[in-house]
Amino acid sequence: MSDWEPPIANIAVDLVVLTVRQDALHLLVIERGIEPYRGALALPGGFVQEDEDLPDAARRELMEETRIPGAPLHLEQLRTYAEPGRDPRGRVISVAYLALAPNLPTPTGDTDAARAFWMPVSRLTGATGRPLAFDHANIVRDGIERARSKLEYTTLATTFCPERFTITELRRVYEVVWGARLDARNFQRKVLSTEGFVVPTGEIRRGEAGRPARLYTRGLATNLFPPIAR
Amino acid sequence: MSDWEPPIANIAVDLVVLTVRQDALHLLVIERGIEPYRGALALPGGFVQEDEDLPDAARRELMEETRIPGAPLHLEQLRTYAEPGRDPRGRVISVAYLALAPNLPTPTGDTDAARAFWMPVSRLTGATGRPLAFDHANIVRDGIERARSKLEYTTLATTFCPERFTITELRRVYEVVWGARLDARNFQRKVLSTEGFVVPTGEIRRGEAGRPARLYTRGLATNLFPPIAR
DNA sequence: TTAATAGTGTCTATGAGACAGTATGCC
DNA sequence: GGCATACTGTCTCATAGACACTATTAA
Repeated sequence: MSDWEPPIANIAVDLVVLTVRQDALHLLVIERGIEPYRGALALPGGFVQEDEDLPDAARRELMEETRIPGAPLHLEQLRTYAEPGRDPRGRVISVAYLALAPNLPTPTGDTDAARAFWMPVSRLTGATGRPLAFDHANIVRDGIERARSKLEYTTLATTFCPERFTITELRRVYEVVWGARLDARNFQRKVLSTEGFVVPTGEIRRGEAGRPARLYTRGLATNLFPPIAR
Repeated sequence: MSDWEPPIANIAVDLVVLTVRQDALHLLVIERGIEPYRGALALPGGFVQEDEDLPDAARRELMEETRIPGAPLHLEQLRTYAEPGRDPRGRVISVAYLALAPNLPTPTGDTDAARAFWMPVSRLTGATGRPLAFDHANIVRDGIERARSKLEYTTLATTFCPERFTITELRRVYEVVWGARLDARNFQRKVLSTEGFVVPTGEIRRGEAGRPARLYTRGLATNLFPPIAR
């Protein structure tokens, strides 16, 4: 390691916040109110403050820009994006975080800098979608891919669910995130035979059409072995 | 994203370079020749230069500090470490990279700043090991864990092997990295039945005791499905 | 001939995937 | 009763894991 030199870059955090609502995978985006990319869609995020740790900065930016009560259930570091030229203002190194949350209310964050809302990812990846600012499209792609693969071998799917959920709701999470159909019977067997994936509450959800469903909570297990095939 | 502010931190890259030699997993370390942590062991790395991309910085530092001819076969971003206080000189954000290499010659890098050499990881993790500078012990732990899990579901083990290798050599890589015995017969069957993992060269290695072994090269496959259980 | 390593074959238990039927609510 | 959804059960095929034998060299 060479001698001490003056800092060359700003440090930012950007968040890929995913949720499942209305049977579709949604991403939390902001509409930028300032230059550069004014009016474009972007990920929530911002510069890290002095003596501020990165997860703290991520949570702070999320609160400031979205005003969503209650932190997301899962927050993990995704990757760092540092290509020179990725920000027209100068060199910015962005540490991206991936957050998974249950179906939260529509954010009310509406500062002068940004307006936040949920956007179906299908309207971002397709050709008809609005482009994202900076290199955020790459970050989103990486975040979604991380989420998809983590559903295979971890119990993270439950973080998309409310406190109490049915097996069918859990399966819908998989189907929506993966964009594929799963056999309800095999899925049921797999989930219930995996120790610590879900815990029965004894409660029953009634009121909807069809046979009432048992309600479960998240179990203590974090890893799935064997994994669930995509 | 808020308004532009002055940079608050330096950007560094640090490398976890792993190899298998003498039937043991080895880490490339440097002995620091300058303060702080002068005389302590540390990971190769250094500050990122203006307009320099991170992978380029990683390769440059590796060359400068180790003078090992030929780049490592695999280089991937590991994680970013940014906790305030991790460097006594001031705030430094370090983007760690994981590199896997075949059994390379002992590095000749011996600048005034650092002296580089291979160290068995068993002498770093145990209680008898020399401590590493900064938070590099955490980085090494994360790097080794990444390597271990990637052997399960990717063909990365071949990057620890020379250009031509035997199935037994490949199995040794798994055994050394995982610290566990594998059944030679089941391993053979698994590797050869996975399309594109290894490609037979038709050559035979003779001269050693026992029946001569067939030589293989890396195949085109990158992922293993189903994975190899640890 | 013996030692040492390379490679092949067989059996079994487990689990994924495909599929049919039963249970229990609301209308 | 009819419909919709929840849940249980069965069969088959693939494969991981355990284990024994044969093949081919050097000393």
